Amino acid sequence: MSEENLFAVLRGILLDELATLCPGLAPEILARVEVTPTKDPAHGDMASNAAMVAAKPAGRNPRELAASLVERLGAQPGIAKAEAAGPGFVNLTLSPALLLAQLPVILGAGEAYGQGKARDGKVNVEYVSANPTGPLHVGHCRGAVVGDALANLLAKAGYEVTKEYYINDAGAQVIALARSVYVRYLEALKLSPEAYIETIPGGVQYGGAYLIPLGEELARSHGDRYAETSEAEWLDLFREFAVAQMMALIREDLAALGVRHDVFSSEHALVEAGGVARGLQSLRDQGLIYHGVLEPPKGKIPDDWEPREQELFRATRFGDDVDRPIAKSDGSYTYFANDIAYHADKVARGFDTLIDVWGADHGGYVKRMQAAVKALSGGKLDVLLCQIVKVMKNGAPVRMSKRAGTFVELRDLIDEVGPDAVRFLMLMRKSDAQMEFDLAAALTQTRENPVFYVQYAHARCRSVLRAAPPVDVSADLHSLAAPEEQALIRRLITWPRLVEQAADAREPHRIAFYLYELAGDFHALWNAGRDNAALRFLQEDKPKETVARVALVAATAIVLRSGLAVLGVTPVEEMR
RNA sequence: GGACCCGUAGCUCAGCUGGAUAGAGCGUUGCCCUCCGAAGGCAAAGGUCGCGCGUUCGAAUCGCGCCGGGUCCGCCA
Repeated sequence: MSEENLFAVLRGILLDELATLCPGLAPEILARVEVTPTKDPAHGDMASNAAMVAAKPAGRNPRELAASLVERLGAQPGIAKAEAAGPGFVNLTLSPALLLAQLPVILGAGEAYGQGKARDGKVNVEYVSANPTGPLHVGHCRGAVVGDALANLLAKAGYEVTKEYYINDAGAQVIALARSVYVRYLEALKLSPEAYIETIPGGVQYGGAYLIPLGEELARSHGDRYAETSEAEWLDLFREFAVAQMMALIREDLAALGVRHDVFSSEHALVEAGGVARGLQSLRDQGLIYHGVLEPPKGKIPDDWEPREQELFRATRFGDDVDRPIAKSDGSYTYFANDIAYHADKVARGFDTLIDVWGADHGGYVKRMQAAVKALSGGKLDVLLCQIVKVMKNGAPVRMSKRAGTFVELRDLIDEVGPDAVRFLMLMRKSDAQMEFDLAAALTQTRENPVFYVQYAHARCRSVLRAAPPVDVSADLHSLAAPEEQALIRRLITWPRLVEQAADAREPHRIAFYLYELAGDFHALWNAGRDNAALRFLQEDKPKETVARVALVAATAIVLRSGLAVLGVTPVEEMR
């Protein structure tokens, strides 16, 4: 694959010149040299900080070094103009030919444009991982979308990515689920569940109607065989059945959102296979597990606090604030112990980069898990915390009350605004910032709705292309000189760089913002054609200009599709 | 009491890992369109980047201390 990232190309050229001017610069210094798009067209197409970064170590004045670089760069074939500016920036204006030559590159690559070269390392992105105790609710939505888009983004950037869902099917909650299903089973048999409910510690935990069909199904297949028996007789059966049914339900919800995981890992299976002891062994071998008593939390002390000896993981050695318990007082493992084992399992499966997408309520859990992964493999765990989403309607918060029946389930949200809007709008915010999701705004068909705006841009491209002569990759493009056309081309060529940067930063929201800006550039060109008929794409009497513009429109459609694919949003052919 | 996240225009939010005059949408104001490429278009006003020190050629961005909002804090997962 030829280098699609023009910024990387120019950076290479610049580094060569810099090496000639200042031999022997340390790699750390060179690594800090950037070539970035300019904000102000007066600064040319690209700008570099090279002179400012290298000046000090090279013992030179930044402005003077910039001037030397400019002198050499100005002679390069693809560079029309090089200028030193400000405190020592090197501003580059590319030759029109080099800029235009990127359009055939885009057309040739198609949607693969921006695809990074294969990178070393297998990445595992774990997201959603909701307890299998009921349908997904809106609280799960953001993590689902962010995780899915991040995984797509990393794949686009060249990583080998696995999308994974961790099924928490081993703890007290799925036992509570089984008991709740048993109540529905008794009801299905027309038996009174009251006496049984009395015996459930904490009562019926999951009272939702979605468990009724499960009770009916069990009554159908097993009759009253378990009606009078002890819990030990039916608990495993009911639990397994319920978990399987709930996972089917969850998968349907995910499918409605366009989310598809490659791997579903069961905590229960891991525990059954003795994975926990195995996972902890490496920590034991390193002497990182010991029996000890934790200090009480400073300040507010829980009412029932008393010093207690526990089996602890030495998390403090890896940056955590306190050591963390891996066993409860009854000797059974904590959730943390299971999670250590699960992450050890991911490491054992050959993943060298682990990424977890969690809700903000798990923020306090990040350090200990990162500490565990560091201890297990020396590798790094990245955690994306997704902050709360407030659902709004016309400026007022939508009450999420189960009793009122409003917007509890993810399905409600998807049914109201559609999967494309849900996905795109969830990605219009940094994941670690709280956000408001406005249902009314999600449905408007104006610029204020980014989904609409971007899809509309694509639809407009397609509508032009349907009426246009076939795209010609070798078209003469010199007529593409209007400011709006140039701005669009400049935006298009930043796509490969953006993919790389967004992936490195683990920030899929940057893709959404880029698409919004790209759509803005395209709409601006479209609008310019309204005032000035000479700028319209299809010119009956000017075949040469028409062919050039068709190439530009086709390239725009390609990049829009390429970006929408990362977000998992449909590139519609026309607006309806 | 402590940990983590956030604080940028009236509102909702970006700001490319420290760069040049801090941006977008909505809202506001003004003009244009109503013979169609208008589910509009152009333009303007609007900011002590929560506050204060510090690091440096240079800080919205990094460090420390406050203030405000959120999440969480040993046998829940």
